[in-house]
Amino acid sequence: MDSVYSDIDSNSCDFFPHTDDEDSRGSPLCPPPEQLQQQKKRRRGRARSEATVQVVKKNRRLKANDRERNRMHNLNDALDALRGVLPAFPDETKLTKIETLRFAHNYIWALSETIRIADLQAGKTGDAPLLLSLGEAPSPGSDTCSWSSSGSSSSSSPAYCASSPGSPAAQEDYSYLQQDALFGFRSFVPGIY
DNA sequence: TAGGCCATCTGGTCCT
DNA sequence: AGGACCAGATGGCCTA
Repeated sequence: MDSVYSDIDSNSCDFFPHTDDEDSRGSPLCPPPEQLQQQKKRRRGRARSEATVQVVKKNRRLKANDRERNRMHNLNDALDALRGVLPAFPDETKLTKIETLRFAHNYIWALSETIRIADLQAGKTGDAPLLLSLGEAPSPGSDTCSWSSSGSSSSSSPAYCASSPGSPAAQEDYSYLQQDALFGFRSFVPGIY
């Protein structure tokens, strides 16, 4: 990408004196020896200190760019990890970032509903509730959607569960929950977006 | 070719 | 002061 630094980089020895950040292998930030001598002569000059300020600013900016790049790479790594634990689509198309987040949101909700309904059925039959065996983990879909940004307090689908049926809890067969979360995401549910 | 997605740069703000 | 985080801007790539 072209940036304001494209021009700077092309003749950066006018702009960047050698700093501790740079090694000695011909870095573009390394000025020629003559320039270093001139800089020594002008050490007390006002122009040089202004230039130095600019250099410091630019170096800070470059370092900040680097950190930001790494930060975004870490974020993308986390997204990839999230994609890795989500069910894969049959066509193996990679989920976009927003799709990954929303799919994960719906997937968690669907699993929560699965647990909740299983508990309900266990209650009928007298079996041990599944949630107890799982350590009473809070299930987002089981009580509210307050974990979503919408702050909805209904027991229906969370904010990004537009793909889910209107009243999933009323459905006895909950296998559709997973099916919807897993496979209906892209093709059947444009409302997810 | 328009639109979607993405990577990167950038400046502002907040936190340590 | 410096780093983390965030959102806007920009340009490249890809696809319908």
